[in-house]
Amino acid sequence: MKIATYNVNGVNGRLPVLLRWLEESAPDLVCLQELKAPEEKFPLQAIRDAGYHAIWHGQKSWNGVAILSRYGLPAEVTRVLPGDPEDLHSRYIEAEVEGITLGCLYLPNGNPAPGPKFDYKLRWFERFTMHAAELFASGKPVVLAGDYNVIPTEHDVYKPERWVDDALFLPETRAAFEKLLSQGWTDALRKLYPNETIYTFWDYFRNAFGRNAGLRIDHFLLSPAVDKRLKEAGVDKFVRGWEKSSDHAPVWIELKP
DNA sequence: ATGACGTCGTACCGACGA
Repeated sequence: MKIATYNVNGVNGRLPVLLRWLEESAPDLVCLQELKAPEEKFPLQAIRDAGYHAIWHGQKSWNGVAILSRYGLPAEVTRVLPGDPEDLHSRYIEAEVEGITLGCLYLPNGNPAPGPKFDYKLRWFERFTMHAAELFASGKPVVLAGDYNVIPTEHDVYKPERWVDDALFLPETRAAFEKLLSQGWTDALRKLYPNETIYTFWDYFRNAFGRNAGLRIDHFLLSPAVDKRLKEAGVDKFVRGWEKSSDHAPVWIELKP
């Protein structure tokens, strides 16, 4: 089973790229982030024609998350992150598929920091960590995939010194990620490639992709039951080189049956 | 310190992203 996550940066503007990638990479399950489309503008027909069922939580202009599945309609568990009824951002959706609980997240960027946006990021992170603890305690197979907007270590950024004041790399952000991992989750890409340079995002500016000036901010966290099945993982970096690409590249894992 | 670039909305610039 191949599971992928892809921050598409606009699901409608990105539709040709998304469909081409689905065809070429052929994931079984997909988490999408940054749909940037209201609920009713999700391109369901095109996704269905590509062979996927879908659930999604849209929002006008910003955010928006979706889960695609080749197996049938994902059984939705929740489309909000618990813990704050006032939070109206579409940043989390969770479903049960093929015996796996799949959480698709788009963690807040948090810039500029310090400031209210950074405060929101840390609050959201705390809520997510609480929810993750419950999922972990269930003992079920769980995959938490998406755009975490966290550069976990200095090995996950092309030039760490340029990012020390950035919300993606500040000590509080990294500590929050560490705290989450300490529940027992496996960072799938890092586990398989402990010493590789792995990036999942390259800025549109300054020829960042050409210079490989990237960040690793899209992550797969696996509960032990899924970790045991981890066979392979990677980044579809070639997609970032396509015309009209997102600034993120798709990331995927492959699980043994 | 800023802006480079790209997306979306009601839009011919501003907000936001990372």
